[in-house]
Amino acid sequence: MYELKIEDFNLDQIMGSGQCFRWKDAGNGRISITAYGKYMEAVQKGDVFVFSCGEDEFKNVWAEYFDMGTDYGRIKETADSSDTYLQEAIRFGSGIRILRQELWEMLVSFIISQNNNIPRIRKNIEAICEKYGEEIIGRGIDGQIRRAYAFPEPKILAAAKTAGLEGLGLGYRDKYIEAVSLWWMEQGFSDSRQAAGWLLEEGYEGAVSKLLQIKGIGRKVADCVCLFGLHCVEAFPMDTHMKKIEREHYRSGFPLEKYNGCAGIMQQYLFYYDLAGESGALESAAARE
DNA sequence: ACCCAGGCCATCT
DNA sequence: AGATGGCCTGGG
Repeated sequence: MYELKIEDFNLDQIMGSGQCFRWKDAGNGRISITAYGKYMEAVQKGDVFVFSCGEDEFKNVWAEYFDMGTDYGRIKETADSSDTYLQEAIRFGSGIRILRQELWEMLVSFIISQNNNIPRIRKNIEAICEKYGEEIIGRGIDGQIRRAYAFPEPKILAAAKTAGLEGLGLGYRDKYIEAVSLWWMEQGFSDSRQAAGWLLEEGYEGAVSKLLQIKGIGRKVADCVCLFGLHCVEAFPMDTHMKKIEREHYRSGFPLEKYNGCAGIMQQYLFYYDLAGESGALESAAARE
C-alpha cells in the first residue's frame, strides 16, 4: 500500500478518456489497472490516492506510467483563455493525463479501435489477453491476491496468427493484428522501448510515415499510436469526435498553431468532453454543482 | 430491427 | 488527390 497526493489526476476521467482499455471499475471506489505485466488497484479521494502496490513498485513502474514528471497544471494554463469551449472541456476533464503506456499494446489496441466502439474494444482486448496473455498474480487494495492476464508479447500473437485470433470477436481486424505482429518480429525489436526509439529516429512525422507502412494502420490510428504509445503529445488524432467538434465549435479547424507541441493533450480534453456529452454525464455533473 | 462505432483498404474517377 | 463502397461485430 502506498498513499500519495497528486495534482491534476483523476482516475475516472482517465479511465473514460478512451486512451486505455484495461482499467476497470472494481467496485467500492476501486479502479483496477493492468499494465507492464502488473496488476494494481487504486482508490482516489480528492487529490489523495491509495495504491495497492508498494512504494518501490510505484516509483519504479507506476510513477512514469502516470506521467508524474509532467506538470499538467502548467499545460492547462497555456490554453487560450478566450476559447470558452476548450476552457469548459479542460475544466470538465481537469484530471486527464496522457499515460505512458507500452507501445506494443497501443499498436494492437488502436488497430482494434478502428470502426469500433469503446465497450467492444475493451472486450476484444480482454479476450486476447485471456487467451494469450501470461497470468499475473497481483494484490488488491484489501491485500488479497488477484489474478489477471498480461497483454501478450508480439511473438505470441505472431505465432497465434489469424487462425488463433478468430472467435475473439475482432472481425476483419484479426488479419491486421497478424500483420503488425509479423512486422514487429521482422523488425527484430527487443522491446517496446527500443521500438519506440527506432520509430522516433526522425521525429513524430517520421514515426507516422513508418507506421503507415503497416497494413491496417491509417493516419488516425498512427496518430493515436504516436500520442499514446510514443508520448508524442503534438500528435492530434482526427477522429469522428474531433470532426464533429470542429464542425460545431471550430469552423476553420482547431487552432493547432496555438498549441505547438501539446495539441494532443488539448485533443484529449476535447474528446473526453464530447464523449461525456453524448452519454449524458455532462448533465449529471452539472446537477451535482 | 436498425444504425453506427475514436477507419482502413481497394477501387474507382 | 479525392470520393465511394465494403468490411466483422455487437452495443444502444
